[in-house]
Amino acid sequence: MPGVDDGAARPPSDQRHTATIHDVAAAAGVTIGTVSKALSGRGKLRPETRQRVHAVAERLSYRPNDLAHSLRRGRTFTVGLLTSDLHGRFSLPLLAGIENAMGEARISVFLCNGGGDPSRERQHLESLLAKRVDGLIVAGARTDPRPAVEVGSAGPPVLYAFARTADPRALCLIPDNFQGGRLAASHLVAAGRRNIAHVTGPEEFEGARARKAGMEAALADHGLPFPTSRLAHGTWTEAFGYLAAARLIEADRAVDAIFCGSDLLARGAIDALRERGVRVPDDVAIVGFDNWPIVSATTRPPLSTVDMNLEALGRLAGRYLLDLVEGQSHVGTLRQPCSLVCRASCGGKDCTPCSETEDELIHW
Amino acid sequence: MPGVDDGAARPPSDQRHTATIHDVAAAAGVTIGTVSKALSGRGKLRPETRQRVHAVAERLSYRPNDLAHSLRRGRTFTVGLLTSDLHGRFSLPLLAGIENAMGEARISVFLCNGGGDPSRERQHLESLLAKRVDGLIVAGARTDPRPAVEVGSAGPPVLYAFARTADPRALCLIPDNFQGGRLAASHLVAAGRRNIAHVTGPEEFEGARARKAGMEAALADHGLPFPTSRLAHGTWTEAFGYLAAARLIEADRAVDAIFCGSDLLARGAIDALRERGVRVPDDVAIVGFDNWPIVSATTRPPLSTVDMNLEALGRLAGRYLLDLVEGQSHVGTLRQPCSLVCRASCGGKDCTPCSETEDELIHW
DNA sequence: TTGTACGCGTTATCAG
DNA sequence: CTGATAACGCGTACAA
Repeated sequence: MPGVDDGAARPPSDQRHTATIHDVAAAAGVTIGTVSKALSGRGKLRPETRQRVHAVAERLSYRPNDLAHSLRRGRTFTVGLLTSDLHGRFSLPLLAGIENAMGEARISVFLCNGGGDPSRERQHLESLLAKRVDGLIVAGARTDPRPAVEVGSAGPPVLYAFARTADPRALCLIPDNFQGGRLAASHLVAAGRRNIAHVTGPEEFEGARARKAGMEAALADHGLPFPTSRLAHGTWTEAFGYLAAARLIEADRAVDAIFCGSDLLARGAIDALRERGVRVPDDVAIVGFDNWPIVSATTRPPLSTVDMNLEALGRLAGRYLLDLVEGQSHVGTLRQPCSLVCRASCGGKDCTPCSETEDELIHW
Repeated sequence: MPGVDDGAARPPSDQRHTATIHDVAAAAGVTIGTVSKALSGRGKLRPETRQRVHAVAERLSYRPNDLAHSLRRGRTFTVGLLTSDLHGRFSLPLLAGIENAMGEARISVFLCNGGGDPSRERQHLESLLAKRVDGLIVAGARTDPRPAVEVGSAGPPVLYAFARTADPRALCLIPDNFQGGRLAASHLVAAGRRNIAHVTGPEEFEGARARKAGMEAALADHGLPFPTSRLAHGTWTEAFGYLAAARLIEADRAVDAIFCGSDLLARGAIDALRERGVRVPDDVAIVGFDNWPIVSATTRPPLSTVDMNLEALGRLAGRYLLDLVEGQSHVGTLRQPCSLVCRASCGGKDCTPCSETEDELIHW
């Protein structure tokens, strides 16, 4: 009969030995089966025993080994997030949303940054698959189709968030750029603007095209013109925003609003206007896109801008991935609505300017 | 005698069954031991057998299960990176450097973002420990001591990167803010400036104090004065940079340079100067701190700024962590040197302005 | 109510 | 050269 054994069988002298269920059992004078039941609370056993086991586990700072647990369960309660953007501008809000959705299911999320390098991405993918993640979210930074991630027929379910792939059997969640563009333009129209220009990124970006199309639709709704002379495609840079706005305003003094395809572009545009004595929003209203607080909230005047609700997108991605993991099947491309954050640059009178303290900015 | 068996014992009909070493063995007509040796290349066996096993493994797209492997090896070849900054401004460069150092050792890095919330951080920590990571890097965004991360006596080694803790037995790697401040100031002096002001963050930040002290040391070296009237502590915001520079320049027209404690502050300062007709760098030179490309490269004129070399810091952290994992012991706080990135705002004649294309900016 | 034994997928050791 | 077998730590039927 084993009886009470204070664990001398295991080497307690080994400082770097993590306590196992055996150690707890030995120290509590029971067997591992009892410990398992006591800690998981599943089986029926005497309260006294349960309490004793708990106390011992606490004392030894016992922590169940997830590897063994996962091996047995056939699930790891872990999902991978494979990203490409170096700066985390999009991944981090997405991550926050995903974790939010996953947290309740006690699933942890591991972020791996491929940095846009296919070979690094492949390497991370291999590693995640070898670790048997229960699911995979591929996050990008643009809505143009990207190569599909190959996980094989036995691989975990994959979901694309703020990314898209051509495979029709894939599930992709992206912001609704068309609706975002429409939202921005109709807001400007509602604020009384009639001659609206558009400064945006390269035409190769599906996002840029969709935002422009949304704007055109809004203008068409109101019977407003949109001559090509008021459209400027360029790089996604502040420098281009500056240049384009300067040219626009000098060529066409009737312009009373500019919808910019990104906050950075908007910032450049505002600078150009201010240097030319054009008041924002009095003379020309500006609406940006992204709501990147570090840019939009610190511009003077603070930028009114379209928010893609990335955290909500992430939360949704998390919930869908849970479904996929459970065996449900979802396919297709889902577009999530954008919203408008009104600060000061759009000149809307009914806009309640945000008086957020923007805490994050204070401490970096 | 087992002989050739095409794996009928295992359910090949199960679409979602990942191939195990048993499947490979059965399909190749050998036993698991042989497969293990063939794939790991460790044991001695007939080339023909080895090749056949490899072919079968390939065909079944067999991928060794890291969970089982880790359980057996007692190591997971995985380290955790526990961060606090929501925006990834500091974590992501660090992560890149860490991965760089770890990649060669075929160790993967998992990033968990605590978002500054202690309870979330604790939760992530528990999860990482349960997954038996081989090591842990705690990354912060400031050099003031933070609470130590408790992993228990049997826990993995912990290293603090761009973060510090009071525990004298901890290993902390931080940028050398003093040297950075000294570097900025002496560069301005070398460029001929004599009346240098300083606009920086809250005095509670050890980083702000150290940068200021470094600047003072540089000025003292050259016998230059630094009256308190030329020092402005405030929030780490562009708005404060604007305000402080405006006040400074109006109160003291002799000022011919401002060293700013962050790029955001510098950007605000430049705006204030330009609006008052003060030319940068001709009348007043500016040097920032951080080299956050999205800010420093897009400011007009492009910002000369101190770079904390976060990626190098991350690489070093990775190498040190590998040492710790191997059982070596390192303690203390190591300060890594900063470098100066000369663009245009410092007005140094010998500075080779960077003509980096700043590719990242083009595509967001 | 408590203890025993098996299997999850590996690797390593030891026989054959 | 190759095959069988014991761990690694856990959960859980099943036996006592």
